[in-house]
Formats: sequence, C-alpha cells, structure tokens
Amino acid sequence: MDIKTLCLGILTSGEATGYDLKKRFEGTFSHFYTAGYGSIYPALADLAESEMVTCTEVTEQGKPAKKVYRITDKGTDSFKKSLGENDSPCHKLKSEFLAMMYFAQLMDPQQISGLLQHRLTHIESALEMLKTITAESSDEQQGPAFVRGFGETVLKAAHDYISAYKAEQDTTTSGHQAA
Amino acid sequence: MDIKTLCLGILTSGEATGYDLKKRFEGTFSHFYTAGYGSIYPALADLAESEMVTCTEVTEQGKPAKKVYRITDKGTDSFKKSLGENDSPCHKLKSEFLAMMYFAQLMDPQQISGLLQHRLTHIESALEMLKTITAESSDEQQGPAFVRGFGETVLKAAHDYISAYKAEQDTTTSGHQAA
DNA sequence: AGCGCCATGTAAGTGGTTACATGATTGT
DNA sequence: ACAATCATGTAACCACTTACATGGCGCT
Repeated sequence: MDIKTLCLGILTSGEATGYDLKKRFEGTFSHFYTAGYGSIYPALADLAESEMVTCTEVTEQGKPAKKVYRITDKGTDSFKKSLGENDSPCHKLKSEFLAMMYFAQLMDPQQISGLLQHRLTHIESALEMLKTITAESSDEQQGPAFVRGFGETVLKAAHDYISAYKAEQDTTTSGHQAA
Repeated sequence: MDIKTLCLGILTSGEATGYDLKKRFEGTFSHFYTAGYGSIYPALADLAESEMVTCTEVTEQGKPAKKVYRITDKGTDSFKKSLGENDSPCHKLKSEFLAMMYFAQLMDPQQISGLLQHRLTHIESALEMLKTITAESSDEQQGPAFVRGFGETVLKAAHDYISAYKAEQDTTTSGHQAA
C-alpha cells in the first residue's frame, strides 16, 4: 500500500485538498504511516491523470486558491480491489530506539535512563493525541476505532514495559547516579 | 542509525562475515530493522574503507572463501559516539495491516476476519521465534534482553487486542457467515 | 541430478524525504 | 512588523530493495 493508494482510501470518505490530506496523515495515520507534501501532491496528480479522482480548482475570497479532489467510481472500485488483493500486508517497525537499547552495555546508566525517559515522554504525548482525537469524533466508524484502539493498547503496553525497566534500572544504579 | 552503523554495532560483540550479519538481522533484529545483502555488503566495504573495521580473507577447506570483518578501536569509538549523539531516536511503524483495517467498512466480514487471522498467525510465529532465541542464549546481556522483552510485551498486547476484536466481530456477523 | 546452504557481490529501480520556491491572509 | 496558517508544487537526493550473477560443497 503506497501513499497513492492511501490517499485514494482517505478520499473515499469525502473530498479533500492536498493540504487536508496532510493533516489527516498527521492524525491517527501518523502512528502507522508518514507522508509529506513531497509525496502527497505528486500522488494526487497521478491519481487525477489515471482518472481515479477528479480535481476542481476552488477560489474562495480571503483564501488561497485550492484544488479539491473527489474520488470517482473507477477510483472507488480500484481501492476496494486493492483492499482485497493484498493478502499478506506488511507491518513493520523501524526503531532506532530499540537498536540503541540493544547496545545498552556500551552506554552509561544516565545515558540509558535518558533514552528511556525520552521514549516514555514520546509515548505519553502520542497517547494524549489519540485521546484528543477520540474526544473529537463521537461518530466513530469501526475501522478508525479499531486502529485507534490498537495504537492505544500497544502504546500502553510499551509504556508499562519501559517504565518498569527504567524504575528497576534507576534503583540498581542509584547511590551515585540519578536520572 | 543506518545499516552501516548497525553493522558496526553488531561487530562490537565479535568478528563476523557479511553472511553472518545477515543471519543476525534475521533474528531479534528482524523485529525492528531489516537488511538484505544489498545493503550489508556495501556497508561493510564502506566501513573497511573508512578504517572502522578490518577485513581478513579466510579460506577454509571444503568451504567457500569468506571475508571476516573485525572492528577497530576507531570503529568502537565511532559507534559509542553515535550512541551518545542521537538524542531523539526515531521509532516508527509502517503498517499496511492498520491502513487496511482503517477502511474496514469497505470490506466484507470474511475479508476482515481473514485479515485479522493472518496477522494473529504472524504474531504467533514471531513470538515463537523470540521464545526459541531466548532458549538458545542463556548468557543474556541487558540490551538484548530488554529488546526481546519489549518485542514480546508489545506482540502479546497486539495479539490480545486483535483476537478480542476478532472474536466479537465473528460473533456479531455469525448466523450466515463463518471465518 | 538436484536442492539447499555457504558465500559475495552489482546494477537498476523505487518510494519516499528534504530542501527549496512562492505567496496570500489572519492574528498578535 | 512578524509569525502562523492555508496552500501548492518541484528537484535533488538517499537509503534501501529486488533481481541478477556466480560458484563450490554436502546431502539425498
């Protein structure tokens, strides 16, 4: 599933501009996909060229001109088909955090503690964000709800594990060092 | 942390060939990093050129010639330094599974059920692999132990969440459909 | 005979990131 | 005035992936 397909998917729930899509990617999607303007705009251009979406230029007063994209029937069919085809979807993590922790024995205790703390803070803000999104959208559909719940569950588990390890680590190395 | 740095890190625990490194990447590392020969061999060549590692060609009887790489003092220093520098390590997921599930309302129940089942099976084999590795290495260092524990915790949480959702989903759609 | 493991590499492609370039409007 | 938000795009770059290319040894 490349960015192009994902943009098409988001457009199944309504028209949007490239800018709108970027904001969507910064929400729930940010936990399992990333996309910048450098990938979104070319993707939309491609989709328009292959008639998966239509593009309407809109000029509103007091606002910059924008291009509103709307999915076509062909686009909807194509997206549904791509949901069916992919029977072994990839799901992979790329973590510098874990890579570094793997070499914990080469770091000193306060370095490790800092690294763990950094990750905990990161997880906390991610959880906070998910909570905010949940509060905003009361009309939750099954898909987004599942994904959000998945994110929360996994983040909480990671948080618990890291904080437990950190507490233990900070205790055993205390006496001369503090986090 | 690019593949080059990671190879350097693995070499801190002893000499290895490109082939050996690949096998290491297929173990615990596979949960948070991927690397093929196409990245490993060029990485080793670069490291050798910048004197981070030395390369010794070894020819054993009954085996193909191989190049054994060993980290230098310069390499060790460089790696330790890179562990210290990176204060905001990235940790990101790229998931076609979650992307597809986000659009669950566009799929039919057995499609969803199949997708969930596929992921569950995948998680189960990953957990199995981690267990095998744990059994093999009794002389566990803190870093690898942390990473392995992290993987187990997160995978279990994901498994619980998915199977609970699947059970509920399969129940509510039963009567005319089965998984 | 043929498969699988050990072993090393290259070349082309890909899918995305980063930085750049532009510019109006709105709030402080 | 200045920053932030809305808004669109390009071009160069990058790190890796995939497919290709090669070849001996050991087991069945």
